[in-house]
Amino acid sequence: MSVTLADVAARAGVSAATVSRVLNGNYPVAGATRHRVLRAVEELEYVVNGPASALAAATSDLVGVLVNDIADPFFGIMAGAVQSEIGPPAQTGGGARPVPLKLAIVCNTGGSSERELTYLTLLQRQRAAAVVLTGGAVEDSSHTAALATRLRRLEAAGSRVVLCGRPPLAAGEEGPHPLTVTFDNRGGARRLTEHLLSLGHRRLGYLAGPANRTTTRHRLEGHRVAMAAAGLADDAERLTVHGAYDRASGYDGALELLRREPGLTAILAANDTVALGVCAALRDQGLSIPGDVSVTGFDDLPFAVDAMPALTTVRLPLTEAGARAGRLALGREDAPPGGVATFRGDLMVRDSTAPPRTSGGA
Amino acid sequence: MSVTLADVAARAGVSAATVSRVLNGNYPVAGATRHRVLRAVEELEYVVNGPASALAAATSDLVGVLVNDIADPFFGIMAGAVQSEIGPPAQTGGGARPVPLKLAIVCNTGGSSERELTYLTLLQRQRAAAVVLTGGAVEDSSHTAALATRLRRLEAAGSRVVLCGRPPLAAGEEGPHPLTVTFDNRGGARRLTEHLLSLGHRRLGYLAGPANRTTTRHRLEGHRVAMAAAGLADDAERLTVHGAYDRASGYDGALELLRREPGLTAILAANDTVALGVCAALRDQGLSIPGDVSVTGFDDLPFAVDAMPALTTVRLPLTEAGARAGRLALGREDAPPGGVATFRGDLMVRDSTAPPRTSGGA
DNA sequence: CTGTTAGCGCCTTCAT
DNA sequence: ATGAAGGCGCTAACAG
Repeated sequence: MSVTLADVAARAGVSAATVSRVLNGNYPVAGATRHRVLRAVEELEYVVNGPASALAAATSDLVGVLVNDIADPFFGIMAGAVQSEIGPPAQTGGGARPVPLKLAIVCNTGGSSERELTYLTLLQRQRAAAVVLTGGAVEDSSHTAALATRLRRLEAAGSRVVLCGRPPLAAGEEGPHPLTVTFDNRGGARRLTEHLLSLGHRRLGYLAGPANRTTTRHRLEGHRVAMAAAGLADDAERLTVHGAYDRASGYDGALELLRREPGLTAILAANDTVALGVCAALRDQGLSIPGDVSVTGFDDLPFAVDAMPALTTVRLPLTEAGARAGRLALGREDAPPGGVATFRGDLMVRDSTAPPRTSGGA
Repeated sequence: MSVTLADVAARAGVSAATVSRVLNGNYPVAGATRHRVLRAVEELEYVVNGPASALAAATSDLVGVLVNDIADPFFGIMAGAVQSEIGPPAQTGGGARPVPLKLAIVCNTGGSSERELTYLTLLQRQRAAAVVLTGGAVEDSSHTAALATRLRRLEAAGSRVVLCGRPPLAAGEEGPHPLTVTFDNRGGARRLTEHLLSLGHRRLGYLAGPANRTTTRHRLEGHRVAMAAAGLADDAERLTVHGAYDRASGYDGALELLRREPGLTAILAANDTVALGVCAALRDQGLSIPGDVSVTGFDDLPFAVDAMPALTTVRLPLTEAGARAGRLALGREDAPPGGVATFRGDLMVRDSTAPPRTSGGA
């Protein structure tokens, strides 16, 4: 049906083996021969059959990237960064291709642990060269175990596994744990809370993400550490509301927080998107930001600086992390010490936070 | 090295063919036999070798999705929608899998026509079941021709090609043109301009995208049609600045427009992201929105409603379009009449537009 | 309903 | 430097 290696070989008057060698460039071939082969390839418009070569060589040029939701810039940015490291170079690619280009298979798990496992199996079936898991992990012992098993199998099957933006796997019994690129969510949340505290706030509400996620837990822990240090442990407990990582949760959560504590002067949102919802709710309540209530986000997605008002948040180096993960996935960079690279998040103080209004008025 | 079909067959005491039939479920197999096979699969932790079956069956479960930049929500949303149609169902997937799950290979072209061609070849090499090209096309006759050739080859090789968010291919000589899902960019831009005109604006500046893109051209054309109808054709010409589809271009472009026409009362941006840049520039100039200058975006990305102030823009049904493209790619939906489905964009009037300030003051 | 027999298209020793 | 030959793991006719 379509053109094969054999056709090219015939046209060039050489053996299939020679054509293969020319195409893969991993073996000496006479200049003249190579030229004839290349010409035949052109003339026949030959395109290698990926599956066939993957089967024969037992290698693949596919890299899986698991994300919660590719429509969310948080994941889009990381996925894009991974991709930029494994795909064709950004600069006008010259002739030589030092590293064979890999293609990224992006899998939307939608935060479902079930689908995460399904995709992992699907990727193993493709014999993916590597798999990058981004985003926070679901904390559920049975899922954690199932996940660890799948990852072990993937590695056993020859795929490199890299975690990006999620904590390292709990130390299992055996084998090398997957390389990990992670964020210091705890520290970021702590610094954010300390910033608010130092501004004079004492009534702070926290809008956490879904309860069983590592990211959620770490950020919440960071917040509580700072609150406890200020002697506000009880309030931290009372003024925490869980929701999803979306705008609607921010809106609803802010109202709930206000209900619990009308005297609130600051709200820390689980992330920037949630913070946007908080701002909307506050505005709808006729409250000004940061006049009446200060608001903070997390992640520093591109839109954070253009929000109303510009969001005080923690900047996570998503691009660097994704790129790093991509390089680790291809084995193009040495593993960090301990197999874990941690990126810290920088506090970005902008217009959505200010000292609480003094009760006196001015 | 790893477990194969033969191993499973041996363990279950049947032939490899039977195992294959059980796994693919496309052929009658006795209940008892099927059960033994499935058990063997479990015990051996067998996972099909994708490349091998792709080779033997001459089919693949990979679908390519070309995007300019997956970190941009505009593309992220479409890619996610495509993916949701070809991958595992969002609902808790039951046991039976009516349609075999496909995996999405996301390719970032970065707007480079060269990389677009490279990826198309790479996808042909994977024998992708389908390829979805999103985003505006580069308008360059040599590239258009090269692209048409690549697409023809892909289709000849059995891949279904679907264009999503870009105009249908110019009618070539032969063969069926790729199915297309497109947006009415012209109409959207026209309505946006008419909205501003009806508000009383007469000095409008237009910040266009990169010059050689179909999306850019169509939006610009829609704008000019409306301007011409209002007898402002010359101004439309004079007050158009081209830039990239990013925030920085919006910032710089707004300043340039102000330089050309200090009396400007409205700026139409190529898209929402550009509009954010425009707003930032205006604020930095001490101008209020919409008091001094009205601003409009395009696309209605999620952040548009939370911008400062909420952006008047045109809503593009990105999710519907992507989903439709995904279904067309799998042949799960009949082709629209003429092979082209056009989605119109709805005008979303929000707070960033208002009548121009009357010269008198109030 | 199940086993047998050929390949699918390519890579890779082993010779030459 | 090049050719010949076997096999990668699976599917798809054919028989039975």
